[in-house]
Amino acid sequence: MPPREADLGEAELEVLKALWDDAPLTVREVMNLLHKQRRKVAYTTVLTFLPHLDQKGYVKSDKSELAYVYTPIVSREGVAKSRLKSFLSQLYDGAAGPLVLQLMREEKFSSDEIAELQKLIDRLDTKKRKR
Amino acid sequence: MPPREADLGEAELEVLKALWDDAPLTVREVMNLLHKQRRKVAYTTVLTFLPHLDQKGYVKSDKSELAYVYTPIVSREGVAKSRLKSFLSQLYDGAAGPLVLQLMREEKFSSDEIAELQKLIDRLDTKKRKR
DNA sequence: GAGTCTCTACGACGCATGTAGTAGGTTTGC
DNA sequence: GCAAACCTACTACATGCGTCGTAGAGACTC
Repeated sequence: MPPREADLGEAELEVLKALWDDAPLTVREVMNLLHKQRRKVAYTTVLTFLPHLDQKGYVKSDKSELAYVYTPIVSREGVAKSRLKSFLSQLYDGAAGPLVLQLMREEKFSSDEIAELQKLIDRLDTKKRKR
Repeated sequence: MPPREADLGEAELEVLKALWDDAPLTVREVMNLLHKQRRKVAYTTVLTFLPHLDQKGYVKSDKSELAYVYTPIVSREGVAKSRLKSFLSQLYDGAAGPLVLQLMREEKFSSDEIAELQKLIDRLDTKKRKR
Protein backbone atom coordinates (compact mmCIF):
# COMPACT_ATOMS: atom_id res chain seq x y z
CA MET A 1 0.00 0.00 0.00
CA PRO A 2 2.38 2.76 -1.13
CA PRO A 3 0.20 5.88 -0.91
CA ARG A 4 2.42 7.99 -3.09
CA GLU A 5 3.14 10.78 -0.69
CA ALA A 6 5.25 12.41 -3.34
CA ASP A 7 2.77 12.33 -6.20
CA LEU A 8 5.60 13.23 -8.53
CA GLY A 9 7.84 10.64 -10.07
CA GLU A 10 11.49 11.13 -10.80
CA ALA A 11 10.99 11.64 -14.49
CA GLU A 12 7.99 13.87 -14.03
CA LEU A 13 10.07 16.09 -11.81
CA GLU A 14 12.72 16.33 -14.52
CA VAL A 15 10.15 17.61 -16.93
CA LEU A 16 8.78 20.06 -14.44
CA LYS A 17 12.28 21.34 -13.81
CA ALA A 18 12.73 21.97 -17.51
CA LEU A 19 9.60 24.07 -17.40
CA TRP A 20 10.80 26.02 -14.40
CA ASP A 21 14.02 26.78 -16.20
CA ASP A 22 12.49 27.96 -19.40
CA ALA A 23 8.91 29.03 -19.02
CA PRO A 24 6.31 28.07 -21.65
CA LEU A 25 7.42 25.12 -23.71
CA THR A 26 6.00 22.60 -26.11
CA VAL A 27 6.58 18.90 -25.76
CA ARG A 28 9.27 19.04 -28.37
CA GLU A 29 11.03 21.89 -26.68
CA VAL A 30 11.01 20.07 -23.38
CA MET A 31 12.49 17.05 -25.09
CA ASN A 32 15.23 19.14 -26.64
CA LEU A 33 16.06 20.64 -23.29
CA LEU A 34 16.32 17.22 -21.72
CA HIS A 35 18.53 16.05 -24.55
CA LYS A 36 20.89 18.90 -23.88
CA GLN A 37 21.10 17.65 -20.33
CA ARG A 38 22.22 14.25 -21.59
CA ARG A 39 18.82 12.87 -20.80
CA LYS A 40 18.03 10.83 -23.89
CA VAL A 41 14.34 10.25 -23.96
CA ALA A 42 11.86 9.68 -26.76
CA TYR A 43 9.39 12.31 -27.81
CA THR A 44 6.46 10.12 -26.85
CA THR A 45 7.90 9.57 -23.42
CA VAL A 46 7.98 13.26 -22.70
CA LEU A 47 4.55 13.42 -24.22
CA THR A 48 3.12 11.19 -21.53
CA PHE A 49 4.41 13.26 -18.65
CA LEU A 50 2.94 16.58 -19.57
CA PRO A 51 -0.71 15.56 -19.46
CA HIS A 52 0.07 13.86 -16.15
CA LEU A 53 1.51 17.04 -14.76
CA ASP A 54 -1.52 18.86 -16.09
CA GLN A 55 -4.02 16.51 -14.45
CA LYS A 56 -2.13 16.65 -11.21
CA GLY A 57 -2.26 20.41 -11.26
CA TYR A 58 1.41 21.18 -11.66
CA VAL A 59 1.19 22.83 -15.05
CA LYS A 60 -1.38 24.35 -17.31
CA SER A 61 -1.68 23.82 -21.03
CA ASP A 62 -2.62 26.14 -23.82
CA LYS A 63 -3.62 25.04 -27.28
CA SER A 64 -4.12 28.23 -29.20
CA GLU A 65 -1.16 27.35 -31.37
CA LEU A 66 -0.62 24.14 -33.23
CA ALA A 67 0.91 22.23 -30.38
CA TYR A 68 0.11 22.36 -26.70
CA VAL A 69 2.22 24.82 -24.78
CA TYR A 70 2.83 24.12 -21.12
CA THR A 71 3.50 26.49 -18.24
CA PRO A 72 4.14 25.54 -14.64
CA ILE A 73 1.55 26.74 -12.14
CA VAL A 74 3.39 25.64 -9.03
CA SER A 75 6.63 27.18 -7.89
CA ARG A 76 9.89 25.37 -7.50
CA GLU A 77 9.89 26.52 -3.88
CA GLY A 78 6.46 25.08 -3.24
CA VAL A 79 7.40 21.69 -4.57
CA ALA A 80 10.71 21.78 -2.76
CA LYS A 81 8.88 22.58 0.42
CA SER A 82 6.46 19.71 0.26
CA ARG A 83 9.13 17.22 -0.70
CA LEU A 84 11.28 18.53 2.06
CA LYS A 85 8.46 17.84 4.47
CA SER A 86 8.25 14.20 3.39
CA PHE A 87 11.97 13.87 3.52
CA LEU A 88 12.09 15.30 7.00
CA SER A 89 9.43 13.02 8.37
CA GLN A 90 10.93 10.04 6.65
CA LEU A 91 14.36 10.26 8.20
CA TYR A 92 14.41 12.91 10.87
CA ASP A 93 11.00 12.42 12.44
CA GLY A 94 10.01 15.77 11.05
CA ALA A 95 12.54 17.68 13.08
CA ALA A 96 14.43 20.27 11.09
CA GLY A 97 17.07 20.93 13.75
CA PRO A 98 19.22 17.84 13.32
CA LEU A 99 19.07 18.17 9.56
CA VAL A 100 20.27 21.75 9.62
CA LEU A 101 23.07 20.92 11.99
CA GLN A 102 24.15 18.04 9.81
CA LEU A 103 24.16 20.25 6.75
CA MET A 104 26.14 22.93 8.50
CA ARG A 105 28.79 20.45 9.50
CA GLU A 106 29.15 18.68 6.21
CA GLU A 107 28.49 21.19 3.49
CA LYS A 108 30.07 24.35 2.18
CA PHE A 109 28.50 27.77 2.23
CA SER A 110 29.21 31.10 0.65
CA SER A 111 29.90 34.17 2.75
CA ASP A 112 26.60 35.61 1.64
CA GLU A 113 24.77 32.56 2.82
CA ILE A 114 26.55 32.68 6.14
CA ALA A 115 25.68 36.32 6.60
CA GLU A 116 22.06 35.65 5.77
CA LEU A 117 22.04 32.75 8.13
CA GLN A 118 23.47 34.89 10.89
CA LYS A 119 20.69 37.37 10.37
CA LEU A 120 18.05 34.68 10.67
CA ILE A 121 19.62 33.34 13.82
CA ASP A 122 19.76 36.75 15.39
CA ARG A 123 16.08 37.13 14.78
CA LEU A 124 15.24 33.79 16.33
CA ASP A 125 17.55 34.50 19.22
CA THR A 126 15.96 37.83 20.00
CA LYS A 127 12.51 36.34 19.95
CA LYS A 128 13.54 33.72 22.44
CA ARG A 129 15.14 36.22 24.83
CA LYS A 130 12.09 38.46 24.88
CA ARG A 131 10.00 35.86 26.61
CA MET B 1 16.12 3.74 -16.91
CA PRO B 2 15.66 4.44 -13.18
CA PRO B 3 19.09 3.62 -11.74
CA ARG B 4 17.87 3.38 -8.19
CA GLU B 5 20.05 5.99 -6.61
CA ALA B 6 18.33 5.26 -3.34
CA ASP B 7 18.80 1.52 -3.26
CA LEU B 8 16.41 1.41 -0.33
CA GLY B 9 12.68 1.20 -0.77
CA GLU B 10 10.19 2.85 1.50
CA ALA B 11 9.26 -0.35 3.27
CA GLU B 12 12.84 -1.50 3.55
CA LEU B 13 13.67 1.75 5.24
CA GLU B 14 10.85 1.20 7.73
CA VAL B 15 12.36 -2.09 8.70
CA LEU B 16 15.82 -0.63 8.97
CA LYS B 17 14.45 2.09 11.21
CA ALA B 18 12.96 -0.51 13.51
CA LEU B 19 16.40 -2.03 13.80
CA TRP B 20 18.00 1.31 14.54
CA ASP B 21 15.51 1.88 17.29
CA ASP B 22 15.92 -1.43 18.97
CA ALA B 23 19.16 -3.12 18.13
CA PRO B 24 19.25 -6.88 17.44
CA LEU B 25 15.87 -8.21 16.45
CA THR B 26 14.34 -11.29 14.90
CA VAL B 27 11.88 -11.12 12.06
CA ARG B 28 9.03 -11.57 14.46
CA GLU B 29 10.23 -8.83 16.74
CA VAL B 30 10.54 -6.44 13.84
CA MET B 31 7.02 -7.28 12.80
CA ASN B 32 5.72 -6.64 16.31
CA LEU B 33 7.46 -3.29 16.38
CA LEU B 34 5.89 -2.31 13.09
CA HIS B 35 2.49 -3.37 14.33
CA LYS B 36 2.89 -1.13 17.31
CA GLN B 37 3.47 1.69 14.86
CA ARG B 38 0.15 0.91 13.19
CA ARG B 39 1.99 -0.63 10.29
CA LYS B 40 0.01 -3.81 9.69
CA VAL B 41 2.17 -6.12 7.69
CA ALA B 42 2.35 -9.89 7.43
CA TYR B 43 5.16 -11.89 8.94
CA THR B 44 6.26 -13.13 5.55
CA THR B 45 6.37 -9.61 4.19
CA VAL B 46 8.83 -8.54 6.83
CA LEU B 47 10.64 -11.74 6.19
CA THR B 48 11.40 -10.73 2.64
CA PHE B 49 12.94 -7.42 3.56
CA LEU B 50 15.55 -8.62 5.98
CA PRO B 51 17.49 -10.80 3.56
CA HIS B 52 17.32 -7.90 1.10
CA LEU B 53 18.84 -5.57 3.63
CA ASP B 54 21.43 -8.20 4.37
CA GLN B 55 22.43 -8.66 0.72
CA LYS B 56 22.60 -4.94 0.23
CA GLY B 57 24.92 -4.63 3.19
CA TYR B 58 22.69 -2.66 5.51
CA VAL B 59 22.39 -5.29 8.22
CA LYS B 60 24.11 -8.44 9.31
CA SER B 61 22.43 -11.65 10.37
CA ASP B 62 23.29 -14.15 13.03
CA LYS B 63 21.87 -17.62 13.23
CA SER B 64 23.34 -19.06 16.38
CA GLU B 65 19.87 -19.12 17.89
CA LEU B 66 16.80 -20.68 16.42
CA ALA B 67 15.80 -17.74 14.29
CA TYR B 68 17.95 -15.27 12.46
CA VAL B 69 18.79 -12.21 14.45
CA TYR B 70 19.50 -9.01 12.57
CA THR B 71 21.65 -6.04 13.49
CA PRO B 72 22.19 -2.90 11.43
CA ILE B 73 25.71 -2.31 10.20
CA VAL B 74 25.10 1.13 8.77
CA SER B 75 24.29 4.13 10.89
CA ARG B 76 21.15 6.17 10.68
CA GLU B 77 23.38 9.17 10.04
CA GLY B 78 25.15 7.47 7.17
CA VAL B 79 21.91 6.60 5.42
CA ALA B 80 20.49 10.02 6.14
CA LYS B 81 23.58 11.56 4.64
CA SER B 82 23.43 9.68 1.39
CA ARG B 83 19.72 10.24 0.97
CA LEU B 84 20.24 13.86 1.77
CA LYS B 85 22.77 14.04 -1.03
CA SER B 86 20.27 12.69 -3.55
CA PHE B 87 17.60 14.97 -2.27
CA LEU B 88 19.88 17.94 -2.50
CA SER B 89 20.94 17.26 -6.06
CA GLN B 90 17.40 16.45 -7.05
CA LEU B 91 15.88 19.75 -6.07
CA TYR B 92 18.58 22.19 -5.08
CA ASP B 93 21.28 21.37 -7.63
CA GLY B 94 23.32 19.98 -4.79
CA ALA B 95 23.64 23.33 -3.05
CA ALA B 96 23.05 23.13 0.68
CA GLY B 97 22.81 26.86 1.22
CA PRO B 98 19.33 27.52 -0.12
CA LEU B 99 18.00 24.47 1.68
CA VAL B 100 19.38 25.59 5.02
CA LEU B 101 18.01 29.06 4.56
CA GLN B 102 14.62 27.71 3.67
CA LEU B 103 14.59 25.48 6.73
CA MET B 104 15.63 28.33 8.98
CA ARG B 105 12.80 30.46 7.71
CA GLU B 106 10.06 27.89 7.86
CA GLU B 107 10.82 25.57 10.71
CA LYS B 108 11.06 25.79 14.47
CA PHE B 109 14.20 25.22 16.49
CA SER B 110 15.02 24.71 20.13
CA SER B 111 17.31 27.10 21.97
CA ASP B 112 19.92 24.38 22.16
CA GLU B 113 19.84 23.92 18.44
CA ILE B 114 20.15 27.63 17.90
CA ALA B 115 23.11 27.83 20.22
CA GLU B 116 24.79 24.93 18.46
CA LEU B 117 24.08 26.53 15.15
CA GLN B 118 25.62 29.78 16.30
CA LYS B 119 28.75 27.94 17.29
CA LEU B 120 29.03 26.35 13.88
CA ILE B 121 28.55 29.67 12.17
CA ASP B 122 31.18 31.33 14.27
CA ARG B 123 33.62 28.69 13.24
CA LEU B 124 32.84 29.10 9.55
CA ASP B 125 33.00 32.84 9.89
CA THR B 126 36.39 32.82 11.51
CA LYS B 127 37.79 30.58 8.85
CA LYS B 128 36.59 32.92 6.16
CA ARG B 129 38.07 35.97 7.79
CA LYS B 130 41.46 34.39 8.16
CA ARG B 131 41.99 34.34 4.45
C1' DG C 1 -5.38 17.30 -53.47
C1' DA C 2 -1.53 14.01 -52.63
C1' DG C 3 2.29 13.39 -50.04
C1' DT C 4 4.71 14.66 -46.03
C1' DC C 5 5.26 16.23 -41.52
C1' DT C 6 4.00 16.89 -36.85
C1' DC C 7 1.06 16.39 -33.23
C1' DT C 8 -1.62 13.64 -29.64
C1' DA C 9 -4.05 9.50 -27.86
C1' DC C 10 -3.73 4.94 -26.60
C1' DG C 11 -1.84 0.77 -25.52
C1' DA C 12 2.02 -2.43 -24.45
C1' DC C 13 5.88 -3.79 -21.96
C1' DG C 14 9.57 -4.25 -18.45
C1' DC C 15 11.18 -3.55 -14.06
C1' DA C 16 11.13 -2.41 -9.17
C1' DT C 17 8.68 -2.66 -5.12
C1' DG C 18 5.45 -4.12 -1.72
C1' DT C 19 2.54 -7.66 -0.32
C1' DA C 20 1.48 -12.17 1.02
C1' DG C 21 0.52 -17.44 0.58
C1' DT C 22 2.21 -22.05 0.44
C1' DA C 23 5.40 -25.66 1.20
C1' DG C 24 8.65 -27.81 3.65
C1' DG C 25 12.21 -28.00 7.36
C1' DT C 26 13.27 -27.65 12.50
C1' DT C 27 12.22 -27.30 17.32
C1' DT C 28 9.49 -28.05 21.18
C1' DG C 29 6.38 -30.06 24.33
C1' DC C 30 4.04 -33.72 25.82
C1' DG D 1 7.64 -40.44 18.57
C1' DC D 2 4.12 -37.23 17.17
C1' DA D 3 1.65 -33.05 16.88
C1' DA D 4 1.83 -28.23 17.17
C1' DA D 5 4.32 -24.17 16.61
C1' DC D 6 7.63 -21.66 14.39
C1' DC D 7 11.01 -20.71 11.02
C1' DT D 8 12.66 -19.75 6.08
C1' DA D 9 12.60 -20.28 0.96
C1' DC D 10 10.19 -19.84 -3.00
C1' DT D 11 6.63 -18.23 -5.83
C1' DA D 12 2.99 -15.28 -7.22
C1' DC D 13 0.61 -11.18 -7.85
C1' DA D 14 -0.65 -6.13 -7.90
C1' DT D 15 0.68 -1.60 -8.65
C1' DG D 16 3.26 2.32 -10.18
C1' DC D 17 6.39 4.26 -13.06
C1' DG D 18 9.22 4.94 -17.00
C1' DT D 19 9.69 3.87 -21.60
C1' DC D 20 8.25 3.83 -26.21
C1' DG D 21 5.69 2.33 -30.67
C1' DT D 22 1.77 2.65 -33.54
C1' DA D 23 -2.08 4.82 -35.42
C1' DG D 24 -4.72 8.34 -36.82
C1' DA D 25 -5.96 13.45 -36.98
C1' DG D 26 -4.71 17.84 -38.52
C1' DA D 27 -1.64 21.16 -40.95
C1' DC D 28 1.64 22.40 -44.57
C1' DT D 29 3.89 22.20 -49.12
C1' DC D 30 3.82 22.33 -53.78
